[in-house]
Amino acid sequence: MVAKAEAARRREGTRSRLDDAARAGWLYYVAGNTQDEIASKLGVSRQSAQRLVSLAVSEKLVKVRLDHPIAHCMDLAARLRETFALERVEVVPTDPGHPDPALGIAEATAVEIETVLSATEPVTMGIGTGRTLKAAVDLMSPMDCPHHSAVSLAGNIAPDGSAAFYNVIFSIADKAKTRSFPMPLPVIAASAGERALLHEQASIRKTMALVASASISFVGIGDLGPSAPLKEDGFVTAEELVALQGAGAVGEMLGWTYDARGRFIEGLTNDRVASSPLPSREHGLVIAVARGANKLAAIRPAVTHRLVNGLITDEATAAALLG
Amino acid sequence: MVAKAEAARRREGTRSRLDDAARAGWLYYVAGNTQDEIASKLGVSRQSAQRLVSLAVSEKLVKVRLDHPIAHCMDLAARLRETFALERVEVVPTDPGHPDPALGIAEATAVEIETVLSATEPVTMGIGTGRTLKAAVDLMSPMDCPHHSAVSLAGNIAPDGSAAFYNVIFSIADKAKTRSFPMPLPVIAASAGERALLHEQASIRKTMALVASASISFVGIGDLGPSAPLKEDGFVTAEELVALQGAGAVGEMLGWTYDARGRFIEGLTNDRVASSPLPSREHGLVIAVARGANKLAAIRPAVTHRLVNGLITDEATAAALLG
DNA sequence: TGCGATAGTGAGTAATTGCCCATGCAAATA
DNA sequence: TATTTGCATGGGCAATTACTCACTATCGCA
Repeated sequence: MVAKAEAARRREGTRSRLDDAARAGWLYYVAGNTQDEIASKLGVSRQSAQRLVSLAVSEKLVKVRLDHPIAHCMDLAARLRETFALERVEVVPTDPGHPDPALGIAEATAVEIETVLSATEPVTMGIGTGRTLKAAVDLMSPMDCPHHSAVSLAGNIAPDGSAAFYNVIFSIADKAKTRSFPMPLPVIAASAGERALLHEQASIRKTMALVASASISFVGIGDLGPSAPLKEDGFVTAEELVALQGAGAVGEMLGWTYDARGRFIEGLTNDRVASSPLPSREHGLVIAVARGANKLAAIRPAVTHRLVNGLITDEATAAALLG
Repeated sequence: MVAKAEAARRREGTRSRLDDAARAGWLYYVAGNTQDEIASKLGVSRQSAQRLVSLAVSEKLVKVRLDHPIAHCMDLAARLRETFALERVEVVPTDPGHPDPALGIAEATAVEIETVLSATEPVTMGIGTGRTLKAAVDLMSPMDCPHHSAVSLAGNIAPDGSAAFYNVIFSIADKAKTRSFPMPLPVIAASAGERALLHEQASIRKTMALVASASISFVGIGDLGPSAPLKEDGFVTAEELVALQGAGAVGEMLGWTYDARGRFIEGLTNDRVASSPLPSREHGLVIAVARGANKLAAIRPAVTHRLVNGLITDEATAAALLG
């Protein structure tokens, strides 16, 4: 029903509406018209013009990009690179008190991914999961990259059996038309035995091998505080979370939990995590994408103990990591 | 001196100012703050915040990108308008390999005509002939415009004496209920003398006068290649076509043939063309409607030599005209 | 030291934009 | 066929933004 309405809309309604939105957005942002002018040029009321412009924005048709190395951010990035011997660091400005936890770093990550995919030589790129990466991919411009491969680093099956929403591999395949290699596994298996069984499947083994060859990977970092994404998304229970915290876990990447010294927690959920291991930091770039005070404890061990060798974060987080 | 000022600026002044501009631009466009919020976050007055944002724009620190096929069309249109000093340009997306030579531009022309006719003030609109215009009028929504006048720019008598099929004046009168002024003449008279005789008729003189007062006109463009519409429709013979080509003719509007420099071919068929001259580009809009590789040679002189001051075409043709 | 030019500032004001609401239209539903 | 639901529209108004003007500080230069 919804689909039918959707289809009908696509056939005529929304199609031309999005067209108009793009027109309006172009006239507004590129040509610098006022909404009044747009209204008369498009033959609609001023209010409609305003709606079209804001539609173009909300549909992500218009993308603003800021090309200026802000000195302070550059400085922080250089010091992070130096201090933690990271290969690649990107620091974006902070907007204090803004609600969106991915603000800025999503845009920066989108640029980063686009840069990777704009290579002519085939690239294998590992992709984790999570809200931040999802937001980043949503911000990418459509591309046509059938020569590149994107491989999922984590399972994409939610606890209820559906494809997990924040799994990003499908989004990126759709946006950039890369070859895509999902990981048809739960993030955390029911038991260690089940995980072993799953990992024996030929297709999974192939995907895992591909991960090992990835030259660049992007991973989110999850905190293990009271609203840990791992719990929010139902991958671990409240009890398991408490147990993890008790064992010293402070953060998680791809489901793998680690403590303040960057050591993976032995036993508990890590025995059942079905994700690929973190890709090699020797042979490729592994870039963590995270910001925010609540993730600080999780980010710190990741960079201090070389769980990753790249970082995209914001000013405030960068300063906290250094201070 | 410039270098010195530059150096001084880099040392303190503008350097940090551009930094601030970038920050302000970021907060404004990426984080979506109001300038008030930016002002307080940066600790400057609201006016200064506004200046920083506008500086970021004028310094091209912020770049907008529009991910929609329409954006490219708008871009091409703006460049055509600029390059050829045209008043009105519409560029529609190209569907590569689609057979219909009027695809897209017919729809766009229909919209254009409807817009003209939706005026409450009486308008006199000139209309040429041709498949493209015919297709455009067929796509119009029925209207009721007895206060507007449509006047044919070209004869509507086919060589066999019937009303020429691609004459559009009747279609538009029927569709929009405008007053209509056909041109009961052959497109090309049998001789220069016959043409002179025909043009002496009172009714024809009136119609011609009306043409001269048209504030907007739509004309098709015909190529003079092997399947020139002028030949296909039997207005010129194969021999005449060869002669025209020999004289350098590359295109035709309303039957008037012209060469690559936009000069009307002297002698030959132009001595007998019974159509009205092209309406004045000084006093009104004359919009050519054409697309396609085979018409490129005919379109180019029309726009470069101001035979028309408006153009409706498609992406591929627009790009070819510019490139 | 003083002069002129340049750039930045704040205030006030005009222009533009964003948002809410009542209305109307059309598709879906009973 | 009548009703409901969802969505686009246009008007009006408040918020936001852009612009102008007069003033000040700074800098280069004589």
